[in-house]
Amino acid sequence: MGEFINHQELDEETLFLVSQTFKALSDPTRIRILNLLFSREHSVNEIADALNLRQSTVSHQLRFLKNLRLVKYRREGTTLFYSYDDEHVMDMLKQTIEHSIHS
Amino acid sequence: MGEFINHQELDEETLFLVSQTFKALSDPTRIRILNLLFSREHSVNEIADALNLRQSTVSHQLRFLKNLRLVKYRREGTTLFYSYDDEHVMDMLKQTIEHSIHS
DNA sequence: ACTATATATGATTATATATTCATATATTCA
DNA sequence: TGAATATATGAATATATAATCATATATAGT
Repeated sequence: MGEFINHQELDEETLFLVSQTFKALSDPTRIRILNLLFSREHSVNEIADALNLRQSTVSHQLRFLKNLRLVKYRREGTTLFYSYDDEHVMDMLKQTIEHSIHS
Repeated sequence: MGEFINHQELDEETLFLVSQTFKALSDPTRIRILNLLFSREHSVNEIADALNLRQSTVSHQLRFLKNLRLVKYRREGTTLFYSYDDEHVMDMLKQTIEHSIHS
C-alpha cells in the first residue's frame, strides 16, 4: 500500500452532488438571488422587484435552490420569506465574488 | 451613510466571471478531469484513457478550462502535459467533494 | 519530404436549461 | 363563501451545452 494520498475516481453519486452544487452557482440569475440573500431574508416578490425578474422566474429558481437545500423559507400569511440555508455554499460564493472583483 | 455592509448588486462583468467559474465546475466530465489533475500533470491521451473519454471530448473540455485559466500546459515533443492553474478553484473543488462525500 | 503520433478544430446532433405565459393553488380577511 | 394577494406549477419555446465524427494541424524522427 502506498504512503501517498491517491485521489480516487469519484463515484457517481458524489460526482452528481458536486456538479449539482456548482450548477446552482453557475447561473447569473441564481447568483443574483443568493447575493441578495446575503443581507437578509426576502419574499419572492421582493426578490423579483429588487432584481427586475418575473415572479415566475424567481419561483422556478427558488425551487431549484430549495431542492438542493441551498435556501429555506418561513411563511407569514401568504408571504414566503426565503433565506439561505447552506453556509458552505454561501462562503464559496462570497469568496469567488471577491476573487473575481479583484482580478 | 450606513454603518452596515450592504451587499451590492453585482456588475455584469463580475456576474459573468463568477458564473463561468462555477460553470466550469458544474459538469461531471470537467470535474473528473480536474480531479485527476489533483495528483499530477497528465497528457491529453492519458486523461482520455484514465477516464474512458474520447480524445476529442477531453481536448474540447481542456480548451474550456484553459480559457478560464483553470489549467495550463507544457509541451514535450508532440505531447502536451496539462496541470491545474488555479489554486482557489481547486480548493473549492476539493472542499465540495469532501463536503459531498460526508453528507 | 514522408510517416507516425499527439492534439486541436469545426460541424452536427442530442440534450439540458432558463424564461415566459397562462393558470392553478393557498392563505387571509371581509 | 367570495375577493384579494402571494406563490407555485405546467407547457412551450428559445438558447446553451456536451459529445461525437471527421478532419486539420503540429511536432519529431527517418
